[in-house]
Amino acid sequence: MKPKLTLKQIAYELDVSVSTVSKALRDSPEIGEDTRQKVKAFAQLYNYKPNNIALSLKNRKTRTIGLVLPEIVHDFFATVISGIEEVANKKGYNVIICLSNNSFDREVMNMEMLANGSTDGFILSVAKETQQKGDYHHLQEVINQGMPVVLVDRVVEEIVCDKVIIDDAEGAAKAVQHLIDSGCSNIGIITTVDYVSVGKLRTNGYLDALRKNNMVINDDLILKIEDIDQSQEQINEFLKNRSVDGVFAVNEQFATSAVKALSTKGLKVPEDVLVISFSDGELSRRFMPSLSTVNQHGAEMGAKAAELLIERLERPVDEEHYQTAIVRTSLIERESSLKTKKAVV
Amino acid sequence: MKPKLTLKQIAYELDVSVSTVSKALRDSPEIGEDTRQKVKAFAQLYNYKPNNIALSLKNRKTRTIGLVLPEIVHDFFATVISGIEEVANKKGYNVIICLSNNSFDREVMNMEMLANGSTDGFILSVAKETQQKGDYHHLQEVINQGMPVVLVDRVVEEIVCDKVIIDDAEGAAKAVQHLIDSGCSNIGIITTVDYVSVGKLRTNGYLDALRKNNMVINDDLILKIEDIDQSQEQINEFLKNRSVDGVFAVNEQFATSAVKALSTKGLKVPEDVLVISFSDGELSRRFMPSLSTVNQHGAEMGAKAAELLIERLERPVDEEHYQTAIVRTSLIERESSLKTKKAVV
DNA sequence: TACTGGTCCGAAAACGTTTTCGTGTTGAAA
DNA sequence: TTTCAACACGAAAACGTTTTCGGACCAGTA
Repeated sequence: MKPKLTLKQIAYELDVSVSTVSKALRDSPEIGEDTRQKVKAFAQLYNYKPNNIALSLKNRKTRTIGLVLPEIVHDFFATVISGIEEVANKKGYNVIICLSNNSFDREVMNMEMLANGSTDGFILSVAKETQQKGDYHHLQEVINQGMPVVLVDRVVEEIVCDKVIIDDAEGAAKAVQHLIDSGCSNIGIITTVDYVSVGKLRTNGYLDALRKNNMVINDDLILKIEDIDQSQEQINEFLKNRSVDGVFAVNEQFATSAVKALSTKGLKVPEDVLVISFSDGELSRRFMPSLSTVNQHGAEMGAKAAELLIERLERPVDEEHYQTAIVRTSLIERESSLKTKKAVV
Repeated sequence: MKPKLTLKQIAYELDVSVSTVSKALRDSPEIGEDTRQKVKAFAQLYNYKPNNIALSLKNRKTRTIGLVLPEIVHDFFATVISGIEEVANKKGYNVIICLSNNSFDREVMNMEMLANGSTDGFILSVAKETQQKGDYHHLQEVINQGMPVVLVDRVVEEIVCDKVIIDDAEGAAKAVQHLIDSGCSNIGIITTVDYVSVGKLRTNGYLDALRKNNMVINDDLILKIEDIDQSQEQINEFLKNRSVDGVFAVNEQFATSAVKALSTKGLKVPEDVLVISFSDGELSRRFMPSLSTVNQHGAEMGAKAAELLIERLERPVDEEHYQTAIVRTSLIERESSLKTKKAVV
């Protein structure tokens, strides 16, 4: 219950001035050898640690990163956090996390809260609702105040700042190409509505792959889902009436729902239909059949974002030159897209 | 790129003193009506927001909660965070998250980092390595400094403070009872080594249920896993040589591995063997068969923890009376434990 | 006129640091 | 003996707030 030790307290105990204590602890040559020893010994003994808040006020730097995410119960964002934490901690930064729950208002609130001195900069993945609204004034505002922002995954073109994305379209194309190479000729896609930037890009990748292979594009094989809570029903309905031999789903949830829907229809994966997913998580790895998927390397993305932000924070004079880092995806082949004897025949 | 507006700046512009500005903004009766209007108008116009750091220094309160977790890529902890965030934000608190990655050293480092003024208190779930070591000096230290701590889920008895736990043993017993009620007579358990507090409790619950039903306890049906990375092999081996009609797994990972092991052995769930899991997450919900499980209500636990902490932070004079909140688990019955016709016969 | 009381505002301290600058003491050189 | 570095330390300002206290001014009263 004892209050924390301060410089003033040390100074009082040792009968020297506060400045002397400060300088002694920081090994200033202004301080004589014996007083330095005395002060350091005392500080060590009572485990003195400078107060972060006071330092922040003095230096106008908090060494804290504000992280605003749409959700967290989602392996992808969880791995992103891990990546950020990893490099932030290594460089002596703390991370304040706020969740927007995909709500525009909460995103704005969180940023305002953190922008008043609590953090030096932001890493953010914009909420779904924000992308829908297309209102990004809160981002521009903190940028105008001189706080660097790094956008991750769900980025927005209108804002100029550092960004970390994956090659969504390319990754999707790779996945679809894999299906094609495995003999699929009738490939459906289960994706999100277009205003979700990554959903749209993945849809584009799907289309690209089909075109590149001179396959017909059938709009009837494209399912765009708005609300994940009703996805299972929609997917059931979608697959019931269509005969596909391959399904590309833009996330794990849709992929598992697809497998389930096919199963109720009496179709097995991968024997009858191949399925490939996007975003590698526990679910893909442990599902039966295990899901082939496009790995987003969330930890790498987080790490890269933290590096970009910290670099910008610590660069002496900022040369307004922003970069967009692209983290390459990789295809992970598992059971759900395994070419079976039947498919080969 | 303009620096943030400060009281001093406003005072200068309006040709009044800093104290006048401060008081005007806080509706002090000391300030005349017209100056108050003037100041408020100016502040509103230029969107003045007080600097959090300065307030923290002045008030010796940061309105931030330090959260230290073993991991985050794990639905349970993710939901805990959601719950904490929810109530913290509602009460005007920020949350700084640090990950220990189940390492003792990182846990200590993180706490030391945050204890130097960055947070008003802690919510923490102790790292596996810490539980193994049994070294809790870092917890006692921050408590001695007057910072309240709330332990969540993985608690430690030696430390007196507020705690939030679930009825691990009871929940496990409920799960096993459910298996028994469904006709299982030969129930295996896949659990963790004993130093993981919750693992031990769940094992106890398993034993309790068996005893209560006058069933023999067969040590050969108890598998204790140390390292999750080798769990699949161990579970395969375990189930290969034993004939069980029910399996209780203390987490989702073990449960899915069990289903897989049984499957390779030619046994189907739930037709041949019933399986029940612990800790409800995306995996349990989406697995095929969907997994019956004991719901830990992570969000509730997080919310309760945040409430306990904030209450203690804001109570004027603290009456050293700590409580342990128990969040009741609930059994969720899904396909993996569905009594089938076969089992009924 | 002299006092009282109220209204409205500013000076200053405080939170815990760091850093600039000034100053007193010493010892040696002149 | 005087002068002057060099040395060792302290005072004070600053970061952005809030709050206590004191004081100026004015109107009203005796």
